[in-house]
Amino acid sequence: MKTAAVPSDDQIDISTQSIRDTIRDAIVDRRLAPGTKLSEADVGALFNVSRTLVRAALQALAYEGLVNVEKNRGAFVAYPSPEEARQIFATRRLIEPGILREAAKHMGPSHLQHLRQLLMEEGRLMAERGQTARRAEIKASGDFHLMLASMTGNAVMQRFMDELVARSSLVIALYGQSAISSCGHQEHDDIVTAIENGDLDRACHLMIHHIDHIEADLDMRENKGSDLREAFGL
Amino acid sequence: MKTAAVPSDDQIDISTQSIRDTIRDAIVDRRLAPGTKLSEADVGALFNVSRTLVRAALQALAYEGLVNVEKNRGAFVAYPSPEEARQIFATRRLIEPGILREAAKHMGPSHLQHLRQLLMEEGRLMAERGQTARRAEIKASGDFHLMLASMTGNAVMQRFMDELVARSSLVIALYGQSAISSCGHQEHDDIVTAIENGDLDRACHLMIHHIDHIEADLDMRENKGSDLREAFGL
DNA sequence: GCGCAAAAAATCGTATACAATTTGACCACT
DNA sequence: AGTGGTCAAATTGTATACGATTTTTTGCGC
Repeated sequence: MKTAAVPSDDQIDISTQSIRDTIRDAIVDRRLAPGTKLSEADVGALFNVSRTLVRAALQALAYEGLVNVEKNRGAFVAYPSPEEARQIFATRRLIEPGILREAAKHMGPSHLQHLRQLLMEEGRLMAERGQTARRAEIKASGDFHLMLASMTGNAVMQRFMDELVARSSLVIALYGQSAISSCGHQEHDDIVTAIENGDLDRACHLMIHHIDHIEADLDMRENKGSDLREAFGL
Repeated sequence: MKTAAVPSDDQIDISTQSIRDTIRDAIVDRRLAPGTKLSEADVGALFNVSRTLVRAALQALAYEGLVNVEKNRGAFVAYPSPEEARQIFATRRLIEPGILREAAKHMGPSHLQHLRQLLMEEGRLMAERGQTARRAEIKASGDFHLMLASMTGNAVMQRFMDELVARSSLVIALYGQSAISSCGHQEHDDIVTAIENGDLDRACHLMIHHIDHIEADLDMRENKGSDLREAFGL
């Protein structure tokens, strides 16, 4: 029963932050289905820590919008409503063009190379098959936007984008149709090209359309989503 | 002892959220000076709760950027560096025009009236003297921006603006020179007028200049601010 | 067999207890 | 007097304990 054989016999001091990051990765990668209950005792048992640390991690995740905590009932992996999803993408449309311009200001040749490198990795993943590859693809797609944010040198914007990308990943995993990401990759490429050419207006234009396309590919009909599924126990 | 009859004698169930809000108000109003240590035991004693709840509140505030938590040392009221301050205002310049346009989309006559009402209250406070009035003035000035955010109907933007306004208030309290706010009030008024006239371009323009003016009024020389003072035990 | 009430179990909310780390003081020593 | 080191006090980090609330189960009457 205590077969924790894999990483090493005993765990090596897992702190609140690691717990939070691990759970977040699991949520964003959709290894944890939306609506799943995250019992404090269960999670604590998995990480071999007390409920105290688990609670702290769950509260932080609640602040990021990745889990919902209901008083006296527990924490659940967030199940973003279509309305929430729209708000998330509306916010991205609002701030990402600005981030793009700000990032471009501070961008040098090495930064552009990093972006190209990321795109290559993204393309490589796209070619592969299987759920693992698809998860990595979604993740890489988000990393492109995060890298732009990091290039602004603005920690506040970076944190906002962290949250937006994480929640977007959750939404895409929930409502996404699938074939879309290929388009997304090409659009990332076009955006970088526009930046390289110094045509920021075009880059922003492309960025907005890119976000539009991501959102347009979602199938946010309620049946797939809201209460029914959760009511049936998963 | 169980006479919960009157809500005054004993405390009336102070939850984590109330603690967080109370501390935040105190920070934003600058009743708690930046750099002040927030000892878990002391705060807990003040609210008559255990350290558990205080810790939760402090962690949440740390996430909002209003307190810094240093491992094994404790929580301190944030002391935003000039660099942080610039990033905060850069972020506001980036998103507030968008919020303005988004809010204008959903705005009806009643919304405009609410804005006007807020401005009147702001003007009334401006006329008064004393530190209390000045605090209320800073708060009211922030409320204007928050009300615009709430009018977008977008909870994500609203949360972002909550954080930005709170941190801005802290920065203004720290580095602000004083006489400025009068200008700010007039600028708020002009923005509303532009919205009423349907001239959104002008409103956005005014908004950006307004944020510029707020930032320009700050005196962010390091001596007043960063490490020295904190190093000297305050 | 079905529905409902009451008890039992499970889970969360909060407080307290104990371990680990930091901070400050005191004292010996150069 | 100044410096370094060790110990004590205070503070945070984490776990555990206990009460409150919710959920499930049980048992009874119909």
